[in-house]
Amino acid sequence: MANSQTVKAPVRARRRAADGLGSKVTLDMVSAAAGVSPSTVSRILNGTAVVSDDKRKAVDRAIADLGFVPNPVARGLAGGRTLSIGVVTQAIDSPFYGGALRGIEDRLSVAGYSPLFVSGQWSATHEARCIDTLRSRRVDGIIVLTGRLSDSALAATAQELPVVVTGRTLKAPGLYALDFDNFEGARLATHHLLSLGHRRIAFVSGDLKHPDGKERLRGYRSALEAAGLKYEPGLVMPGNFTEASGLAAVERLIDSRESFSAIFAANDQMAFGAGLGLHRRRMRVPEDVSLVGFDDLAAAVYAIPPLTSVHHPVQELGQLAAAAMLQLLTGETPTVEMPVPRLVVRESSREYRPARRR
Amino acid sequence: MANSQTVKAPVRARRRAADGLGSKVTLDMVSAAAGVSPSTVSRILNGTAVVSDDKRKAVDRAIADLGFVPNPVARGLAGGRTLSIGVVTQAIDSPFYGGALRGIEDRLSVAGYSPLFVSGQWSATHEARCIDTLRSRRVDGIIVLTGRLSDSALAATAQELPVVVTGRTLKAPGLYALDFDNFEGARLATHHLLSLGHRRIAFVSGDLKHPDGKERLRGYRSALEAAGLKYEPGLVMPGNFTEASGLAAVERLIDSRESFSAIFAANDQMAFGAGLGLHRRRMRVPEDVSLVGFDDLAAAVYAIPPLTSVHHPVQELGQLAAAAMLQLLTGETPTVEMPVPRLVVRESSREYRPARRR
DNA sequence: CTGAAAGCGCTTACAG
DNA sequence: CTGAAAGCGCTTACAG
Repeated sequence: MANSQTVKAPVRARRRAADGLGSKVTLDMVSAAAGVSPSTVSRILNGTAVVSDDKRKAVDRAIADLGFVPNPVARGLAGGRTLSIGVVTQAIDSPFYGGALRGIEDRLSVAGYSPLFVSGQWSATHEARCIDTLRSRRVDGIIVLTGRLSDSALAATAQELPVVVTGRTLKAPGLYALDFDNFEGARLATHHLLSLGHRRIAFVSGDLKHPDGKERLRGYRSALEAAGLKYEPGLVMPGNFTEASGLAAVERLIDSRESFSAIFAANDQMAFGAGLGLHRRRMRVPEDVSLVGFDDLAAAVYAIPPLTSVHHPVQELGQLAAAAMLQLLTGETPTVEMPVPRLVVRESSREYRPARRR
Repeated sequence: MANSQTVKAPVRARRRAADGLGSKVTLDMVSAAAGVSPSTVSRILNGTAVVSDDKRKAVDRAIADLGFVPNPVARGLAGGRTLSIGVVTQAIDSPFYGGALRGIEDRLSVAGYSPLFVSGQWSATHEARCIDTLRSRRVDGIIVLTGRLSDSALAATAQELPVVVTGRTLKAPGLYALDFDNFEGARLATHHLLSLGHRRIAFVSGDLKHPDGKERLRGYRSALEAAGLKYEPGLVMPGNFTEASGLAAVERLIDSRESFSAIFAANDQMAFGAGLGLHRRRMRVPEDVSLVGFDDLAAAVYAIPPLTSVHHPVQELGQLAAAAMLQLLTGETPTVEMPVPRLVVRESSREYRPARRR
């Protein structure tokens, strides 16, 4: 584990900036310039005690004059906080999580915190290692975006430092869970197709071991039942949230000769794959088949045709997760909550018309 | 600038892990257990001096027994290195840069380094601030992905710490530039269309203030000239690398009543927008118009129809940039180089056939 | 090859 | 309200 790097002696001969641009100005220099003790400077910096007005002014001036910026590394060592928050995501290049990372970065940076992103690669083992890395870097808290880690593992790390987790419901001390109503989203999407007159609606499911996958399937079933239709397993094709699985699912569906006039895919990536599958089999969207996705990725707007999808506010999710973390850090109980799902209707879904082809 | 956060007293009462799982084991404890001085442990950890075999063994055992993992924060303060590398990207949620971030993370992590990502938001001012943040966090080096920063600004920071920059050619001490042959890529794409018999090839350009944008235009022109065709400004529509600009460009193109049988877009995102534009105007790809993109994003494979594109190995770019940084850090002169461009032919381009429609 | 000591730049009880 | 002092966990000249 503790692999000693093979990196040779670092280049340290580098010229030390002679400019006054910060970096090398220390708190001691500030305290000297202001004629107060380092403790006082520190207290002003951290708002950690009341300080007389004249000293405060002197310090503020000295800080401005010298262009002092506190060294987070030293702060981390001395104070136990690093002003950095670990973020474990599945893949940093995921079109879905990307937006969340963006939201986290935005919210955190205004509070003076920096995110430290690590990729869990969809594996619990990997995620556990990520958490070790983050802890060794002494992050002040950890945000886990829909991890594979068990609830108990999460609760355990929440005993050490604040944890915010998205994509699941879970209560534990020091931990805040932020969940999106996947059930309702899927219900909305299915209901939309039903209200357009579709009766045979295929469902390309996500990974059913994944809570999002399960909930979205449940939403689909619920809408069907509410409309008095029975659930037909033959119309449900399992996928794993990737484009490739969406494509494969549609091919299996068509090969099964099951009749259908609409497809609801449990996420946009699978919907894109499904769209290609239909295109390859010469079925037009929406003329022959209506198609609805879930997540409303940026790419949905430019799909051909533009994809009807359940809007999942990922960027906002990121911001809220960061906000919750900030609250946890100050000892407050987070109050943030996810917005409710809404459907964005575009051009991939339309009224049911009896097929002109089988 | 140095905004004192309004964060109140942090929760520090948190239970300190009583488990043996590392985190709280210090180098001193290791040295005590192994019966050597802390200096010796440090030297073994850093390979910074030759140590007798028996001491080394004792220390290795103690490290393993105690599950010691060095605290990077302390290392950062004491040694001046933090084992973290700053990465300034434009947008962490960009489909293009995402892959590069992934590559950087992969390569860095095997060397024990962590990336610290910050988003430059396509603005030089913002990027400058990012660099300040990174330096205040004492990163050991900075990787800049195609920034807006001037060459001289980059060269200046390279005097302070190692810099690797992608997407431009530039020589300066302490700096390594890694560039992709955008000219050749664009030439390849255009040549592909020419070899299919297309003669009137429209070009949706990227931002022409951006080096990539300029080079890709140059490649397009060069291929045209090599084929004995003259460059027609009326066939060139400016875009800015976004889907929306690709869509708008195609609409302007069609409205201009200029005839064309193929479109080459300077990146995939614009090609996607262009594809939608054609679809809206009832022009089919590739039956009526051939379409070629640049970058070969993951999404190109699932576009409708799958998009012919110049492959830009972004993930590899990230890995190479990280590798170069690692070399710089050890005082070596980086030797890595980008692979040459190659075209991936899919279904959006085909032989020219005289139009059946205007 | 190996220690003792000083120091990296802050923060935080502890005493006023 | 404010200092002096110790300490966070390491690294690195400085002397053997």
